[in-house]
Amino acid sequence: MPGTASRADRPADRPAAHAGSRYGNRPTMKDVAARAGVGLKTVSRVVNGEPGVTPDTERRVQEAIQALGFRRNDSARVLRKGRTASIGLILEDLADPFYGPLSRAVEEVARAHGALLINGSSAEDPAREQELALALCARRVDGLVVIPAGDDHRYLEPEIRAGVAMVFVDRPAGRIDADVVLSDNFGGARDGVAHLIAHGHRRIGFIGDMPRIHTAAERLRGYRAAMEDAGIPVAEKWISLGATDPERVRRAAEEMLSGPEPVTAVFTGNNRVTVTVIRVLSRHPRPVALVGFDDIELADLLQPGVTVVAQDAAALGRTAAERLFLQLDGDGTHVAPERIELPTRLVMRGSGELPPVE
Amino acid sequence: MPGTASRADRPADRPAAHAGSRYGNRPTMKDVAARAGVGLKTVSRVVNGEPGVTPDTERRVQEAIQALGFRRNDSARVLRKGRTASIGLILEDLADPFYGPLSRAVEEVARAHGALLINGSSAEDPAREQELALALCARRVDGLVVIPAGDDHRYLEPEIRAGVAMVFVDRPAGRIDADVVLSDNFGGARDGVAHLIAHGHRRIGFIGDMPRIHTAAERLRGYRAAMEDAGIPVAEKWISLGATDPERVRRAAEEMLSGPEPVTAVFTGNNRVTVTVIRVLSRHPRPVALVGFDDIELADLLQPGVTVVAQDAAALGRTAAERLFLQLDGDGTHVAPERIELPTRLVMRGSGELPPVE
DNA sequence: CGCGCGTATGACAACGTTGTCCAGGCTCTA
DNA sequence: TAGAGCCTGGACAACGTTGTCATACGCGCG
Repeated sequence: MPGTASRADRPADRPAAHAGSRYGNRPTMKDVAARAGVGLKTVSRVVNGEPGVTPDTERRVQEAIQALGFRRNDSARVLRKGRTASIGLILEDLADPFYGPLSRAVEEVARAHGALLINGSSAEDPAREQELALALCARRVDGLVVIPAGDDHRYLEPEIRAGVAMVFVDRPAGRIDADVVLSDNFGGARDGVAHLIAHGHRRIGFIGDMPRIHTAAERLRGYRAAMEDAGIPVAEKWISLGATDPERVRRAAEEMLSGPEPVTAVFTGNNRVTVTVIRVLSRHPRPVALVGFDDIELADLLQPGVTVVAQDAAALGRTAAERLFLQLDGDGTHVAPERIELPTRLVMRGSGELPPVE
Repeated sequence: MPGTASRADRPADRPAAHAGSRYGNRPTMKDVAARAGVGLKTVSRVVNGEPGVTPDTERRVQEAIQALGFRRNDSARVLRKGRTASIGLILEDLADPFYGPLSRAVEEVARAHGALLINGSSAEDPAREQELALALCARRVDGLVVIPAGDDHRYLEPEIRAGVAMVFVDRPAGRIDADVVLSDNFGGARDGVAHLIAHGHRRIGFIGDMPRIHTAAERLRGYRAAMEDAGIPVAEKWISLGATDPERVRRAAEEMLSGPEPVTAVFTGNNRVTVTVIRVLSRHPRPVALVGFDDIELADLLQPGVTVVAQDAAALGRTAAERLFLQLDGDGTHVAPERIELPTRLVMRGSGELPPVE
C-alpha cells in the first residue's frame, strides 16, 4: 500500500542526498498518524491540546507518540503560525558582571510570556551588533532587546515596520525613534561627584569611557554639572576619556594623582574602571577618595569599602523586557516609543567619605 | 492576471484572520521575484550567493531586495534544510559570575561555526532543565550544551538518537552515556586542602553545596582525601553541606568557628560560599585561613588576598562547544562519548597561607 | 422511521524556502 | 548554416505543521 509510505522506507527510494538526513529519521505527525491509524490533523489536535478528540482516539495517538518518540517540529510550526515565541537580546559582553543579572531578568520575563531567549554579544562592535540583530530578525524573533554598540540604527527600520518589537536598554537608539530604558546616568554621576564635593574635595578626577558611548557622555556631563553647581573650575588634566583597558586607566589615574596639584578624589565612570583604579589606589601612598559608577561585588569588604553609584541591572532588563511584551501583546495598535529612566542609588561604604588629603 | 497575485492583494481576499498578520506584510522571495521580473529560484540564488546568475539579473534582484526591504525567512530555510545553525545552552543561572565567561566562550565558538546561541537558566531545577532542553530540541537546535541540574537525563535519549549533538559541562549527565567536560574538582579540592595542611592546619572546615550536585560531592571527596592522606581524622561538625544561601552558610561558619575546638582554617566549596565566609571571617576576632573553590573578582584586593582553587570557566565552555561541533561536523559517524577533565589552578594570595591561630 | 443537527475526523492548501530537473537561448565549430 | 554543448533561468515539489472546510457518523425528536 503505497499511501502508507513513511520514514521507514525513505532511505531506499531517496538515498539521503538531501540535507534533512542529519536528523536521523525523526518521526513526524504523519508517522504518528499512520501508526495510530488516524488522520494527520487529529494528531495535531492531540499535540496541541485542541478539543474535539475522543478520549479513546487521544489515547491511541498518545501511545503512538510515546512509541515513536515524536516531538513536534517547532520550525514548521513557526513557519505556519508566524510567531516564534522567542526574543533576542544583544548585549556587549555576557562575561561582564553587569550584564549577567540584566540578561537573567530578561530571560525571566520572556519565560513568563512563554518565550525563549536568544542572545549574542556585540563585543562593543557596531558591525557585529548589526550582523547579530539582522540574523535574529531573519530568524523571525518576535522582538529584540538591544544594548546598542553603534549609534545608527536606521538599518532596523524595515524590521520595525515588519512588526518586530524593539526596546533599547542602557543606551538610546541612534537616529531612530524607539523605546529605551536607561539609568539616570547624568543624575547618578552628578550626585556621586556632589557627594565628594560635600566631603570637602575640590580637585576631583574623572576617568570614563569613550564619550561616543551615551552612558559615558552622560556621566561626564553629570560630573561637569556637579562641579559647576559647586563653582569649581575643572582642569582638563583631571579628566580622562577613552578605552577602558587596565593599562590606559592605570596611567591616567597615576597621572592625575601626581604633579603639583594632584586630585584628592576620583570619580570612575564604570565598573571596569573602578576596579582598575582601586588597584592603583591600593598602592598609592596618600588616601584618595573614590566613588564609582556601577556596583561591584565585594565592594563592602575592601578597606575602605567602595562607595558607588549603583544601577539596578536586573530592573533595567526586567523593565525593558516587559516593555517589549507590551508592544507584542498589544492588539496591533502601535505603542508610542517611550524613554524610561530608572533612578540610581548612592551606596556609601567609606571610600567616598574620605576627607581630602593634600 | 491571477498568477501574479502577491502580498498586495492578500488583505482583500483573506481578511488577516490568520496569525501571520503579526508580521505586517513582510515581502517574500516571490514578491522580490515579481518586482525584479525574474523567477523565484533566481532570487534564492542571488540571496544565497549561488552561481549561475548574470550580473545584470543579479543587479535587478538586488535592487528589488533593497526596495522591498526583503530579508530571508530563516524559519522556512530551516524547515527545508533540516539544520538550524543554532545551539542551545542550559545553565544554572546567568547572573552567577561563574557562568558569564562560560556562556561567552560557548557563544564565541558558536559564532566561529556560524551558529547562534539560545540559552536558558534552569535555576537548579531539574524539571525546568528538562522543559528547557525539550523546548530547544523542538526548535531543532543542532546541539545542546547542558550544565545539568537533574541527575537523570534519559529523557534526552530520543533526541540524541534523532541526531541532536549533546555535551554536558561542569557536571556529568545522569544515567546516559554522553560527552562531558569537567574541572578536576576532586584534585583541586584535595590540593587546596593539602595546601592548608602544609601550612600547619589540622582542624579544617568544609562548607559546600548539596552533595547531590556532582561538583559538590567531588570537592567533598577531595577534602576527605587530603585529610586522610595527612592522617587527620575529620570531625563531622567541621563539615557543612546544603543550600548555599548566605544565612545558612553564615550559621555553619560561625558554628565551626566557635566551641572548644574551633577550626583554624576553612575550605569553601564554591564562589557563593566563599564570599559569604569572607564576610563572616572579616568580623571574626581571630585570623582564620581560607581557601575557596572558584576564583572571585577582586580577591587580590582584600586583606588578606583570598587564596583560591581557580577553574577556567571560559576553557570549560570553549572545550564543550568545540566538542559539540566536533560531533556536528563529523561525517555522520558517531563520536564515542568522552570525559574531558580540565585542571584547576591554586592561586595563592595570602588567606590560604595564614598559620593556624588557636 | 426519517430528518436534521452536533460532533469527531480527515483531506487539502498554505506558510517561504531550497533542491531537482527541464527548457530555451546562446556560442562554437564543422 | 545546422547541430552539439553549455549556461541561465524557471517550474515544481517537498520540508512538517496548522487553518479551513467538508464529510460521516450517531443521536434525538417529530
